Amino acid sequence: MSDIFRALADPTRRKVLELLRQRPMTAGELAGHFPVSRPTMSAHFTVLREADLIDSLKIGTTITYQLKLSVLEDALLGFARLFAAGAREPATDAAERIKPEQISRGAAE
Amino acid sequence: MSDIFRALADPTRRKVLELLRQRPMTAGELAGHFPVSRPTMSAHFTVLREADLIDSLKIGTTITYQLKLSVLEDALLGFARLFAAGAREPATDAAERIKPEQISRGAAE
DNA sequence: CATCTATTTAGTCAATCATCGAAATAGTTC
DNA sequence: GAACTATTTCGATGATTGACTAAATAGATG
Repeated sequence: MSDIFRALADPTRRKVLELLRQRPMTAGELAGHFPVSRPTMSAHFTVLREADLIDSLKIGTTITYQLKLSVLEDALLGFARLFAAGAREPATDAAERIKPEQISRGAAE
Repeated sequence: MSDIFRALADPTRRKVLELLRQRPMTAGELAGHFPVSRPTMSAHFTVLREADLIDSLKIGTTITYQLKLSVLEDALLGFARLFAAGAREPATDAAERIKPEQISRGAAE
């Protein structure tokens, strides 16, 4: 779980996943979309692979990466559901809810 | 977006959010649930606050933290939707899909 | 087989992170 | 106002991260 969120914390890696959403792509093709070196991209692929978010297929000297969409969805939706289920409605439980005017350190400061 | 995923990448911080899902709690009360020092917990609260995932209310010397559920939901579901929408069904598009037996480096290795 | 291409590994560096103990801040209480 | 409580800020430390260049691996092609 930590691995997945850590993988998603980097904009380059999120963009890689977005690119792979459309179709599998080779390491070189993916790297062409970013202004960083190949070794750096390779490290990003490793992080994504260790989070089980992508699969790889080696054909000759070329490696094709593929998004594991179900892993991503299961993780995100599963975690989101953990919070949606059993949570009170935002409008109710006014007594326990902190009112915006009372916030001393938050978006206001 | 990166801030939110980075905040979620730490198990302690995820657990804090889970605790706050039930009701607002003070810094000390939250800290009591974890085997780390108060300064460390304070740092975690700062990360969560910077990700806009919690609000804080200071009453006297006590600070109460509250989950910003809508921020969390909007981020997670919004990102998940980005991948669900427009994605092809896993069962179709067999030609572009890498078959499990072909995987050279992934879950198999 | 020498060379070219695709990608990774190795080694390094600066920046960030999680953690701690000590000290500071701020409110409460006697 | 001295002492106590709640929490943060400060300063230090070891681990991890994202980046790079250089070198290694491995397959393809002349």
